[in-house]
Amino acid sequence: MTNKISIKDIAKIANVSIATVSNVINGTGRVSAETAAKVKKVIQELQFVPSASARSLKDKNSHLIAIVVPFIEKGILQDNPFYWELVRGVESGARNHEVQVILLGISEAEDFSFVKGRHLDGLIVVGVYQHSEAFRKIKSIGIPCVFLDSYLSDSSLYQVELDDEAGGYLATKHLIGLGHRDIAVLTGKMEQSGVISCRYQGYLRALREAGISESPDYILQADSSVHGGYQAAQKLGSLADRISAIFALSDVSAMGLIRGLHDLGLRVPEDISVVGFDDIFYTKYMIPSLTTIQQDIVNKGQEAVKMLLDQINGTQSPLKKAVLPVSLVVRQSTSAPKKI
Amino acid sequence: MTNKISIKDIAKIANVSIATVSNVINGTGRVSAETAAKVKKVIQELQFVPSASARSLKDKNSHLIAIVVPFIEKGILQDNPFYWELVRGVESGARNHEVQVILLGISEAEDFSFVKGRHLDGLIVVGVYQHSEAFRKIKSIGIPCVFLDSYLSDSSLYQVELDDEAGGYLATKHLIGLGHRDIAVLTGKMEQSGVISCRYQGYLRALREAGISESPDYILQADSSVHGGYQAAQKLGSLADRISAIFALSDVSAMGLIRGLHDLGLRVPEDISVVGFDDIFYTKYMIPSLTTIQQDIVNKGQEAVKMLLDQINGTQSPLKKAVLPVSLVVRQSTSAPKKI
DNA sequence: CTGAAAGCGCTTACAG
DNA sequence: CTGAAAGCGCTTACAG
Repeated sequence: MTNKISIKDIAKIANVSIATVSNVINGTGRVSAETAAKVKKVIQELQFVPSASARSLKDKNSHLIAIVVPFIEKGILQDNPFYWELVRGVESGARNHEVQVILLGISEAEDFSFVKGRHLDGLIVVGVYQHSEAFRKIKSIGIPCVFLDSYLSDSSLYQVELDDEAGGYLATKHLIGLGHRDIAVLTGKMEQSGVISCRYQGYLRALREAGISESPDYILQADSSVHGGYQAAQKLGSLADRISAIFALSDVSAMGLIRGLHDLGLRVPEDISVVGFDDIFYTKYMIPSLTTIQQDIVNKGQEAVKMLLDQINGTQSPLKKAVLPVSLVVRQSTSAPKKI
Repeated sequence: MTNKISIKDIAKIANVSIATVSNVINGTGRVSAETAAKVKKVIQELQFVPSASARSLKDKNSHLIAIVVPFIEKGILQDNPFYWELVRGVESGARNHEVQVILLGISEAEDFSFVKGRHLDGLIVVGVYQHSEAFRKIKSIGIPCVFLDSYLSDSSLYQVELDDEAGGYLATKHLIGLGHRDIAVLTGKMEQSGVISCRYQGYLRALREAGISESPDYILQADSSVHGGYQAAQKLGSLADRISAIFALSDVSAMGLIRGLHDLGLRVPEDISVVGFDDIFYTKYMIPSLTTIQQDIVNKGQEAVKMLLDQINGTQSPLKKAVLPVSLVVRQSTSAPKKI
């Protein structure tokens, strides 16, 4: 019913060989303008679209890439809207190059066999860890990859990341500049993620620079999620009296944190200042609006596609690593600490 | 480098024909346990994965579906996290059936040629309108489709939607029950979307039931986005004094609206109550937390995949339309109106 | 139970 | 400039 027509039908109707039809479609070989026009007309009339599977069977490339995103838990992708912005960027980048994007959530058990089976042209991999099983498997597939936010030490890998350290530094310096000295940091699982630990390093650098010594008990650890942020507030306990600011290493956790503080009767920023990280879509409209480190997530996705396609097409530039900039956006969730 | 090995190599090593290898892989035909074991062993050792393109070339099905989402504007998908939740649902539903999901953003200019080219097994289409060009084109492709939130009148189409009317009714009734009588409604573009207009119908029904007559000037129209909601508040003008509650037909617009009201010096819920719709991930943590109409978005995506796969595999049940339930979640953004 | 062969729809040398 | 033919990696009748 759908795609019954093939290159053969076109050839028959246009009175040429299938080779010629193929040449016309691909602009390859030498075809007279006249023949080309004739063939194109027939293609147009029959609304013929070449079979991607037949092509891919010959070419060995599929014009298909996948964006690989880690699962938060059994079979369900993270609910952080950050991923959606990234995916939007990838989609828009790919569509300009006639490449389609498969969305793939993975667990550690993923075997990636379908990547081979489908002859995927390449992979955009979000947030894998150096020592993870997933990373090992992905590398062993041997197809073009771009790693996002992954901080892999192997410099032969293509990577797109953010200047997370600078972001951590800027956020902390902002708080210090306002007069804060007792600044807690709300992190995700540190060991697992280069992103988190780089932001944390930036935090430490700002502290050092200001001559403030770090306190291990100022580290709050929780899931990078709204709920995680909320729980962190609940577990604050007596720490609440000793700190005047919290740097949350992601906006989603800052969002939950602020609500948690609110439920504790603590006002932001009057009692405690909060800085986030990412500048996701809603931060500007929160009450109070969130001071945060801004990154262009959509652009990050687009950049990753570009790098991947350059790699696939062999038009790659020598640089294998793109580090995207961050900036501080000051809003209402931060202010000078109360005088005590 | 990657997938050089084929069924032929397996056949050679296992000392059988390629037909036998194929039969072993697919569990078709009759193969002795012994041969099967031998072949399986070789497949295992060589980590052989059959070529999806070769299969699809024969079968005419690709085990590939697409989720089709409208663009908000030139080449960029909507930033509403609602879509992310939907996509997550679709991904998880598909992965259980060894089907991969392509993400496709479309504009009215989309020609869907790649759907034919790739032999997609089916499409999950989100939010198209009865009279749109996109809908016409999609129908003409002639492949299995499930339409989400589309309110298409053609009853031969498979559709998954929400009981939007009931949601609108519940939300409004809740406000009326609190004592509100002057209830504005914040809508998206009415004519374009069945979803919006059904929610609005529910609003009207609740008003009628309570003997409250509708006022045309209580309709606030804005983009279904955070920014749209914010703008709506800015344009409120003198209306602010005449109403005591606003029913926003989406959470994102409610989120912007509340911020907008805040900037106007209006408190929620003390001065104006606000109800949202969708119950997206953050509503519970907002300050004030948002009273809203809850739907299970992830489940909606899963439901759509299930219906699509049933249709593709011919195991479809007679019902072509699934209407998912809604419920009211009362939180802090609504209260009784002030006595005047 | 097993294999030889045709064919899915393309592309790509290779002749002419 | 154009066409005949091989081959990509599978599946599927059809023999045996």
